[in-house]
Parts: sequence; structure tokens; C-alpha cells
Amino acid sequence: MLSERRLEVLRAIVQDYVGTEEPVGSKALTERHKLGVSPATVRNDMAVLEDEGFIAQPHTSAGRIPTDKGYRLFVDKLAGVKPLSSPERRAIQNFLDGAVDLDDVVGRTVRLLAQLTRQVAVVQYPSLTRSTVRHVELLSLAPARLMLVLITDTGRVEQRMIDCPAPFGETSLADLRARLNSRVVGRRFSDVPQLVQDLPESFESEDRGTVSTVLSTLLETLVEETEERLMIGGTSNLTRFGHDFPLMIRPVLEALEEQVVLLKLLGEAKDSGMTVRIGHENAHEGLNSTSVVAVGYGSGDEAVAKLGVVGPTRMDYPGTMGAVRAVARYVGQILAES
Amino acid sequence: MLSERRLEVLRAIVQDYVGTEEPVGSKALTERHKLGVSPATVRNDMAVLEDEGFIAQPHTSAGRIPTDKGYRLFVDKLAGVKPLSSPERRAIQNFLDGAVDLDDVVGRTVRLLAQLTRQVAVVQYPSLTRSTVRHVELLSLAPARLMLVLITDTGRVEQRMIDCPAPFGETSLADLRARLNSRVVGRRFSDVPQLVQDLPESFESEDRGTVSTVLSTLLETLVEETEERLMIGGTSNLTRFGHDFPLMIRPVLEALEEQVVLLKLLGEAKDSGMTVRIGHENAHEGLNSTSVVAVGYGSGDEAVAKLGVVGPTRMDYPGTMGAVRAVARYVGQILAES
DNA sequence: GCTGGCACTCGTACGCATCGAGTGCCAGGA
DNA sequence: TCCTGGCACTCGATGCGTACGAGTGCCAGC
Repeated sequence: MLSERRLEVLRAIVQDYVGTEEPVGSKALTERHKLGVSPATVRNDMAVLEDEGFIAQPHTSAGRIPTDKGYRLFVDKLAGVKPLSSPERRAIQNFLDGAVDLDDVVGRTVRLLAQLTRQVAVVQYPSLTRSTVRHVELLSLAPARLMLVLITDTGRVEQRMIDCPAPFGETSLADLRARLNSRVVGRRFSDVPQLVQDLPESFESEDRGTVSTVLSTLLETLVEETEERLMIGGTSNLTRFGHDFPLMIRPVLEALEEQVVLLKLLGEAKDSGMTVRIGHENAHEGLNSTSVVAVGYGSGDEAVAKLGVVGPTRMDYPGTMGAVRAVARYVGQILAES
Repeated sequence: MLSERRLEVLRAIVQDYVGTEEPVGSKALTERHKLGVSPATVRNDMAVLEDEGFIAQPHTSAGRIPTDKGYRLFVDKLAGVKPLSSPERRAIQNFLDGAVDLDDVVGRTVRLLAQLTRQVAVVQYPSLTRSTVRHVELLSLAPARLMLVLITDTGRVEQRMIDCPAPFGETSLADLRARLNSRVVGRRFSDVPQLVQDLPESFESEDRGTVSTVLSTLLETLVEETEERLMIGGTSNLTRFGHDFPLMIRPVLEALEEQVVLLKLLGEAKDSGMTVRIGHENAHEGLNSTSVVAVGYGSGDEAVAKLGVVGPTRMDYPGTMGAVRAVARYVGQILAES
């Protein structure tokens, strides 16, 4: 186990490096932090930290920079979550209030998070499978053409066109609408398939085809949209990556364009509590030099989706974690109110 | 007026520079193009072209690069629109077919355009004001809580929650729904305000408050959503900007994050025909070193929205214009079918 | 009006010396 | 056992002078 002082040295290295973006040497460390020991001692500690793999030298005769493992230790043991200042909290609330619909909430959240952390923000739309059904609507647009509209308790709305095999009367439509709603309203989307399974049987044979079509579209929608949607923002913050950013930025931008990658990224995060993935801990290669801070949010106790930020491993972890957590809480509140 | 040959020299310079990204000299020009004259002659022509402001030297004793004015002349007089190859056309069709809803169409279009042009793609959602109403739906979610759903002929769907001043009976609701639809279905959104103006009068006094609330929400939605939505993609193509891209990319990314800026950008494009804005022709400062190729698209003859790409001024104009035009046409077809 | 020749410019590449931050190691002291 | 000061060493960054060469402008001649 590392001694107290060595941990302190590591903490100092991380803090200085995050601040200056330059390898930090033993002398500078003793000057800027009250470690109570001489540079020579710090050098010895650094040698140990390097042996253990917590820090590294870019080249001989340069200062040290933290490794992924070093950041990991820092995040786990040395750093807390820095709470936001109360002006910041007020700013969040002001910014998120006044959103008119779910798109707006998500959009504002992304911008807010990007601005607060000065990093790239990713916000997932509330998941269908974890939401409950608020309403199912069937609209007749043409004799044999229906529109299916799904509304979730989190305000999400999905719609699909349906071409019916046969014309469908207004009364049958009203009947189907009523029966559908009575079965699924208030239930979880993941339970919907079983709940509607036997519906066609209770209809006249002439309508049965259409009912089946509607139901299969409904189920299809559930499946398709389980590939969740998300929104990202603040990509211009990537330019803050550092002096070597031209090399970094390419794969990161590419990764950010792949919704699949991002969804997997957020999916890997724990359902509750905050998850921090540092550098190579991220499965995706393009993100090997980034860290991801993610957390679930929801209108109740349970998370309905996740949000987070992507930034350089060299980031202000306590501040970022604080901002992410705070934003998630407020978004949860907003969703619960609507 | 410039002689035929001088125009030919300009064309050659643009082509070479676009290909190599390096200032092009007189000798290289005569070697790579069959101009039929010696380097010295080309030098004289270049001197003239420089006097006229079509080309410039980054520094003395370097080759020439086209100026914005040079590209402008190239686009207007020297370059055609390169039609896509038929495999490319097939690829477009395959890629766009199978989109399930409007979001999907727009998303696929963005990806397609980014891939074809290897530049940043911007696609605007079909505008509300230029669309016609396909259906207006009112759903009762709770005794005094309604949801308003607007559906356009282009497949766009907007929804809003409405808190009613008083409970609203099912029959009144059906009544309002029917009357609303009979008035506005098939009409343009921009005409809706007049069409519904006198609706409240025909209702019982107890319902009049709610009807007014619904109508004002409807009108609000029309106004708010006139700030059009759009989707962008292919930002990782920004890394292809050139060797000086670290300086370029920042303002461009920032501009791309501002929907307002992008909407203005597309708004400046002509309604019909293709618009090319080169370098400083773009009002926004951050985009002074980019060119924008934009075109309207629509389900019928009329444009319902625009799409385009943003790339370095040093771009393959004929190819880009061809791709943009082709994609716009196919998207128009897809919208018309749905 | 085109061409070959020629002097000139200026950015790039390369070699070389200097500088200094930072290191590792060691002997001596608490 | 642990800390400290001292010292030689490493190696990237910086600055400078030179050589090179692509490219130009100009001019005399065809």
C-alpha cells in the first residue's frame, strides 16, 4: 500500500497536470504544494509511483504525467465530488425551466452540460422499455391508413404510419383504441407485448387482419426504438483537448457520430450512482484517450436513461462529476413535474 | 474580359489545388495539363489573374492558390455539375429506402450526404409553414389535461401538453376535434391562424375558455416551431480540412452548434436551384473559410426545406453539387411517397 | 504574343551549439 | 529507516547560419 504522502504526491501531480497541461516535476511540486519535504524526497516517491504504474514520463528528463491507472486511483480514493456553487445551481434551474417539450428538455440539458463542464455532453432520451405508457392513439388518416401514436409518462412521443390490409370502420377503430388503452395505460412498455397478445381474437374476423397489423407495428416500434435516441452537444469543446489535439480529435469525432458506440458507452455505465471510465477503460478504441463520466437520471427513483460527458482523461474530475450529478438531478425533477 | 486560355489556367489551378492542397506553380501546371504553352506564358497569365484578384500567393516565391473570387468564377463559368455515377444513384436509393419515419429519413439523409461528399452535412426538417395539415388530434390524458398532436403532409409530428382552465367533456372534445380538422386539414399551416379565429364563438360559454387555450397553444406551436429544426452529421470530416485545420476547426464547430446560424445560412440560399456560398460570401465569421452548397427539397415542385453541406472552400465543387442535388431529389421522392 | 534565360526571393530542411528543467543516484545526517 | 543536499547526466526545446530549390518577375529575341 502506498503511504499517505505518496498519495498526496499523486494528488498534487494530477491537480497540477490538469491545470497546466504540462508534465510536472519534483521542484515545481514542492513549490506549489505544502508537502513538507524536499524535491529529492518527492523524486523518490515519484519513482515508486512510476514503478507502480500510476504516473509516467513522456520522455526521460521530463516531468511526470498521470497514467489512466493514476487517474483511477485519484478518482476512487483521492477526489470527492465537488458540489456546485449556489449561483450555478440557480443557473441550472433557470436554464432548464421553460422547456416546452421533451426535445426541448433534452436539448437544453445537452447545452447546459456542455457549458458547465466545457466538454462534450451526451444525453440519452428516456428509454421506452423503462417508461410506462401514458396513452396510445390511433388516428384514421385515410380509409385504409392509420397513424399510431405512443406517448410515454416521460413525454416521449413516437409515431408510425400503418397501411391496413382492409378498410377499418370508425367504430372498430374506437373499439380497438379503447381496448388497447385499457390494457396498457400505466403499464411498462416492456410488458406491452404480453398484454396485447390475445387482442385480435376478440375482434370480428374481417377486422382481425388490421388489428394484427396494428399490433405488430406497435411491437415493432417498441423494438426499434429500444435502440435509444440520444443527443450530443459541445463538440467544439474538443478543441480544448490539448496541444496534441489534431491527432486526438479525429477518432473522437468519429466515435461521437456513431450512435451505437455512444449508446454502448452509456449502457456500460452503472444504473445507479456515477460511473467514470478513464482512457483505456473505454472499450471503443477511438475513445482511449478520453474519459467518460455518466450517470442515470429519471423522474422517480429509477433511472429511465443516462447522461454524461466525454472529455480528455486530463479533466477536472471532481468538478465534472459534480456538474453531471447536479444536472441529472434537475432533469429528473423536470421530468417528474411534466 | 479574360481570354479563353486564362480561364483555362484558372480552371487548372483550381483543379490542381483542390487535388493536392498545395500552391500550384507554373511549371507543374504545364506538365499536368495540356495547355500548349510554356511555363513563362502561364506565368504571365497568372500575373494577370492575380491582378484581377482571382488567385493569390501565400508568400513570394510560392505557387498560387485560388481566392474566393477565383472559386466564384470557377463555379459560375468553368464548372458544371457532375452527375453521379449510376452505382452511386443506386446506393442512394437503397440507403434512403426503408426509413420508417421522418426522423429516420432526415437521419439517413444526413449520413448519406456526409458520406457522399465527405463533408459536413446539414438537413433541415420540412418546414411547418410551407407544409399542409394532414391531421390535428386532441387527446384527453386527464380530466383537465389535453395533448395536442399536429401531423403534416411531410410526416412531421409535433405535440404539446395543454392544461385546461376547466374540465372538458368527451363530447365537447370530439366536437372540437371534428371542427378543427374540417377547417384545417389540407390547408397550409401559414393559413391556420385565420381559419380557426372564430372557433371559440361557436362553443358553449363553459367550454370557450378551454377552446381558446387549445387554439392559442396551437398557434404558439406554429410560431415556435417555425424556428425550424435541423440535423447535422459528418463533423469528423472537418479533420480533412487541411494542414491548418486546428485553427479552422474551432470556429466552424462553434458555428455548427448554433442552430440559429445554420438556419440563417440555409435561409440565405435561394428557394429553387442550387446556391453556393464561397468563403467570405458567408455572413457568419466563423465560416469565412468554408463554402456552403445548399439546395431546397420538397415532395412536390415547391421546396419544403433545404439541405446542404459545409466544407472547405477548397472543395470539389462539381462533385459536391452533383451529390447535393441528387440527394435532394431522392429525398423529395421519398417524402412524396409517404 | 510566345519563349527561353536569368537573377532574385523566401520558405524549408538540416546541422550544430546552447540552455535548462528534470532525473537518478549517492553519501551523509536525523 | 527515512530524508536531504549535491552532482553528473539526459534530452527536448530554442536559436542560428547555411544550403537548397521551387517559383517568380522581367527582358531580349523570335
